[in-house]
Amino acid sequence: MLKESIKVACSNCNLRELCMPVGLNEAELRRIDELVAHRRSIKRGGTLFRNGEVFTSLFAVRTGFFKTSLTTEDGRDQVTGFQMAGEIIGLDGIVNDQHSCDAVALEDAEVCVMPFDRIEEISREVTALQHHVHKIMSREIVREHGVMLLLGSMRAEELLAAFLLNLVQRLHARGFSQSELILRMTREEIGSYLGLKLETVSRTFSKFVEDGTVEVKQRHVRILDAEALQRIVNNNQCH
Amino acid sequence: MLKESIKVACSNCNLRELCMPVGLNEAELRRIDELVAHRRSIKRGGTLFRNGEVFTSLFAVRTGFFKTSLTTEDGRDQVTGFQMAGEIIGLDGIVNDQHSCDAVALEDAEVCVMPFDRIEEISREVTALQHHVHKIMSREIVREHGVMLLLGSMRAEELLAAFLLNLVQRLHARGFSQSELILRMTREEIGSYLGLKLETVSRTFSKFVEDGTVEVKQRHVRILDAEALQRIVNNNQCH
DNA sequence: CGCACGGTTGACCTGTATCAAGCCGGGTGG
DNA sequence: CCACCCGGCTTGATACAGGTCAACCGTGCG
Repeated sequence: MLKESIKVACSNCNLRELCMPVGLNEAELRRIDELVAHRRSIKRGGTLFRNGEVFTSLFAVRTGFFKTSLTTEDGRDQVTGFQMAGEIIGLDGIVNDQHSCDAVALEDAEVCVMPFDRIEEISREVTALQHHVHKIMSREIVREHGVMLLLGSMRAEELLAAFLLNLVQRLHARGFSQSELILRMTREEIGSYLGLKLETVSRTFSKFVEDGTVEVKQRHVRILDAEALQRIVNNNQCH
Repeated sequence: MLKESIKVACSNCNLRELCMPVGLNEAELRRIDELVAHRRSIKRGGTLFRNGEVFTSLFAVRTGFFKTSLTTEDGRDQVTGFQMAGEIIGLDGIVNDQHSCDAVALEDAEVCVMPFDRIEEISREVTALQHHVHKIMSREIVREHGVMLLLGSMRAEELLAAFLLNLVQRLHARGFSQSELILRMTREEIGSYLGLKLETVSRTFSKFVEDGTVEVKQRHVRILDAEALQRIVNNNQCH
């Protein structure tokens, strides 16, 4: 089977500094290499896991782009996050041993599968890993605080500006352009994430284009004036 | 000093089942007792920590009631959560070794101070504690997912109904009434948490009173028809 | 080629913010 | 003990952002 034949080794993975702790010695690196059970490919539109499925592993995105979303019985839907290379998915599953959201690939993707009991086992021995796991979870908590701040206090323009800046900043950290990006998600998914309707997202994009702040052609976005976006986020002129 | 004289022992704390793992043996319990360095009292209105302060410890609420909130440079303010007895505060500080929000006591309170390096140390030895820490962090992540769902997709009535039901459910788990509660926070703080203005919170309370769903006298709230509240949350009649 | 899905744009409506006035209850000082 | 004050709360009038509904467009895939 293909899966088995792939040599999985965090120690020489080019995403190492994104998902792994730094400053490990040789022995610790070898222990870390045991973390990843195998890799898994998910086609565009495919699901990595669904709400309610039993939780066994965390996933590190190697390539591709995911969204996580929550659906209530009554059909309400909320995108809770978008994940790109080097980011960890599945932390929500730990508390009840089952996933509490859906993770869907927005483009063809590959993830490293890291059985959580193995993570716990190795992090008992490798302090740096233990601390790293705690930091990753804490980071997710802080990120969500930030989203709550957005959702609770910002208006459409501010939301979309903050969203674009965040995306481009994360892409930049991965070696992509600071000013150009391709949206992997629909307007509706952006809207769901930001608490807006897709029409409002579309209109707000159009407004930005009018103002000369960005160029938008379909899902291709070029940021012409990042500072203007930053000003929109900070300004809350409406008090 | 009074602090020193208090015998701090998780093993016979009446909140144990709320903040500690269950099923520990004698030796593990003794290790766990080393977790809490001391207790700390905070007067109503006092701060447990502030954004930017160095992070060293997690705090378990023993008595009293806290809010955590985030303030941006431009004066925007968002309450990110309310914490009551048995709940853990400070998880946001792990990632950058400094707190990233403010924690303020809404009534006179007492917390157990748990140095985080000690938590990490002991959880390397006591598997149950390690797992418990992971669960607590995961629970916080899931809770915030839920808040994002609220903020992103609900309207005032739904938000307030969900808020009241959540509060009363948590209070009930602590042995308080299922139908009566005293709000420890102002309308403005509720509004900030829910992404509403205080006037809207007030109006929505009034509407619930008109409908005979709740009784409100100042901060004293009696829930007359919990099912009606539940229906409001589920119904999203507005599509 | 044509269909379907995602996106844009317009007209209109509604929920919530905003601004403003006044009320209530608890604490303080005369 | 009462008068006053102040913070928190309620209520009303009005404005406006964003939701809703609907028509249409463009592009990429079968």
